This record gives sequence, C-alpha cells and structure tokens, in this order.
Amino acid sequence: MEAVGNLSRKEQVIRKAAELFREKGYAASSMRDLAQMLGIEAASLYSHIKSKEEILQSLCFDMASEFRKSLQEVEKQGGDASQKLRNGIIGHIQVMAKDLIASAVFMNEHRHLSQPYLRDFLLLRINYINRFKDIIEEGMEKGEFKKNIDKKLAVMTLFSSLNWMPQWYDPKSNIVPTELGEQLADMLVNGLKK
Amino acid sequence: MEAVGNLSRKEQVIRKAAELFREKGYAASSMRDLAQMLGIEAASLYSHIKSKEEILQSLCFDMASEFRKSLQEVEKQGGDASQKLRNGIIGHIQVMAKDLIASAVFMNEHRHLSQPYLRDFLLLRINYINRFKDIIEEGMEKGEFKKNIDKKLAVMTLFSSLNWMPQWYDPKSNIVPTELGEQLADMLVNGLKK
DNA sequence: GGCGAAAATGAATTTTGGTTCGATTAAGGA
DNA sequence: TCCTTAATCGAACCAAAATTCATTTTCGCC
Repeated sequence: MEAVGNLSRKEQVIRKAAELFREKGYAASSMRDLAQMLGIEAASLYSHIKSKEEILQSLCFDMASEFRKSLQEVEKQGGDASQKLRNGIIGHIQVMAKDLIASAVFMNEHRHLSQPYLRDFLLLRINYINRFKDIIEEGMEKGEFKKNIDKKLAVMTLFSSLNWMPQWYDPKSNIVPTELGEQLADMLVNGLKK
Repeated sequence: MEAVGNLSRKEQVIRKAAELFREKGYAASSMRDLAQMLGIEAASLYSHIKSKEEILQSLCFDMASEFRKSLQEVEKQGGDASQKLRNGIIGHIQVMAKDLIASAVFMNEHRHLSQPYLRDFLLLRINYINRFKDIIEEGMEKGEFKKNIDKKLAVMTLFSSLNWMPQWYDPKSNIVPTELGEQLADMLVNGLKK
C-alpha cells in the first residue's frame, strides 16, 4: 500500500473519476472509460472502490464538508452583514479553487446520488444556503442592503454566480482566486455601476 | 395527423422528453422511461422521432433560436449600455420563462449533443455571450460601469445568474417573470447595497 | 529468496439501453 | 365500405454497462 505524500491508489482513482465525470457527466461515464484513463482494466477498479456511486459520494460529501467548514469560520469571525457576506463569498470561492474539478462534479452531478445519500446531501445544501440567506436578511433588516429585492432571488443569484465559477475559471489566468472572490463579492454587493 | 391548436404527437413526445431530461439528465433517461410517461411502448416513439438525440437537438436549437431573436431585438432598440444590458437581461429571462423546462435542458444537457451539432451549438452560444460582453465593455469604456472588474468575470457572473433561474424559479410564486428580470438586472447593475 | 498484502486480470453474468422490423390497429375521407 | 396513413405494438437484436470471482502478478519487506 503506497500511502501518504503521494496519493493512495484509491485517491488516484477518485481524482481521475472526477475528471471523467466533469467532462462527460456521471451517467455518461463508464467504468471502462475510467479504467482506461488509469491504464488498467475495469475489473481492477473494484480492488479500490466498492462501486461507481461510492466515488460520487466521496466527491460530493467531501466538498460539502469543506464548504461547511469555511462558512463556520466566517460566522465565527462576525462583522456586519456586508462583511460576512463578503467573507462567505471569498471562502466559498477559495474552497472551490482548491479543487475545481471536484467542485464542478459536486455542482452538476450530485443529483445522481441514490437515496438516502441524495436526501442527506440536499439537506446539507439547503442548510448552507439558508445560512447565507440569513446573512442577507440581516443586511436588509439593518438597512445595509436594499429591501426591495426578493430574498430568494438574491440568494439564488448569489449561488448561481458562485457555483458556475468552476466551469469557466481558468487557474492559469492572471486573476488569482482570492482576487476573484473579492471582485465577485464587490460586483454582487455594489453592482457593476460606477 | 392531428395538427395545430393541440400539439402534434411529435411535439408531445418532445415536451415529455424535456421533462424527463430535466429530471434525470439526458444520459440517465431511457427511451423506455419516456415511452412509459406517454403511455406507449418504446418502439412507438420511433414513428415520431428519428433518435433520442434528435429530441435533444430540437430542444437545444429551438431555445438557441429564441435567445438569438430576443437579443437582436434588444440591439435594434439601442440605448446606453445600462439600458441595453438591462433589456438584454429581461429579454433572456422572458425567453426562459416561456419554457422553463426546455431552458433547463438547454442549459444542462447540451453537452450530450454529438458532433457536429455540439460545435454548432457552442458557436451560437459564444456569439451570444460575446454580444453581451460587448455591451459591458461599452459601458466600461463610456464610464457607465466600473473599470476595475474583470470583464470575463462580469459576463460569466451575469450568465450564471441568468441560466440558473430555471432551476429555482417557481412560476406559481408571486413574482412574475418580468419583475424577476427587472430585479435581477437591478441587482447585477446596482448591487445589493443601498 | 520468499512471504503476504495489494493490485491487476480475464472471463463471465446479468441488466439495460437504443433501435429495427414486420405486422396490427384506428380513424377519417372518398 | 374501402383505402390510406398515422400510430402502435411485440419481439428481437446488438452493444454496452456495472459488477463478481477465482486466479495471477507485482512488489516491498524480513
């Protein structure tokens, strides 16, 4: 068993699977495809993982856990609503930037989880979203944010913007994740207008 | 052939397929599932359509055509950048609102198009996006918009927000598509902050 | 050098998928 | 009533998919 430092074989399998899932989608990805990417036979995969779905579960729940930790940190720090929102956005972006591939899978493929994993996943997600919603509501009540924008619209727009980042962001571009988060926060909070 | 007024059988098939594709994704949707939703056998589908992918093609390219028409209208109307951007957003939202289901499929499943359809589709899309990008650039040059926001980030944030709408918008809610478009435009142009 | 665990294999199983085909039914117009 | 055409069906085909299993191969370590 070749362990730490380099990736364990299981981790290698999961990483390659993430690449495959992101490119073709979970349902359209076959275990034979995956095996080929690793230079082995499909049957060999099962020495490392229990099933195709187990891979998806790892990817989704590991990301969910990172997001949760990030938000918890933000809440601990405190500040006014603008500040917390801003920090939340930056944190979210940073978590995604740490693994863009897994983030894309997390976002687009989680629906292929079977029960009861799907249910659990959606609960985690709604909880996460609601905590952002609370921040926005707080900002509205305290007069920091406009009150005339629909709350659901505001939160969903926020998450749409955040969650699509893995699809277009190029880590080799000259804009670095932290700055990306800053700019995104600025754009959503202050708008495009001068 | 039962034609206009009600939907032709082919159109019925395509509509039901859109529902199915949205729910389970294209790759995870089987022709037998689709047939069952229509109360017929899988073989019967092929009296109306040539293949599973033909359905996806219809859905994707019909939506693309609607988007193109909408943007053309906006460009014809003119105005300054804020105004054009605003109109473009509202138009985009209205096109989606006319068929939320097809919009969701358009957004999430187009990648399953085979060549050369995929290439054609992506060309249409990049053209559409670039025309929005031009509007934003214009606004930056003329001093309407901030110059310190990355252009790609701005455009992509815009499209993320727009394109996710079909996933959370409930047409039975009290907010109507036009107003949704207005608020979304306001939020992106002016921001959340008071 | 050889032991044991990890990794990989090939063959086989079972299920499901898209699609074809020839035949049958249903219905509307001449 | 007969003819045409659309719509449907049942059976079958073939390819591909996930997974199992018994069997090797590989390889670090004593």
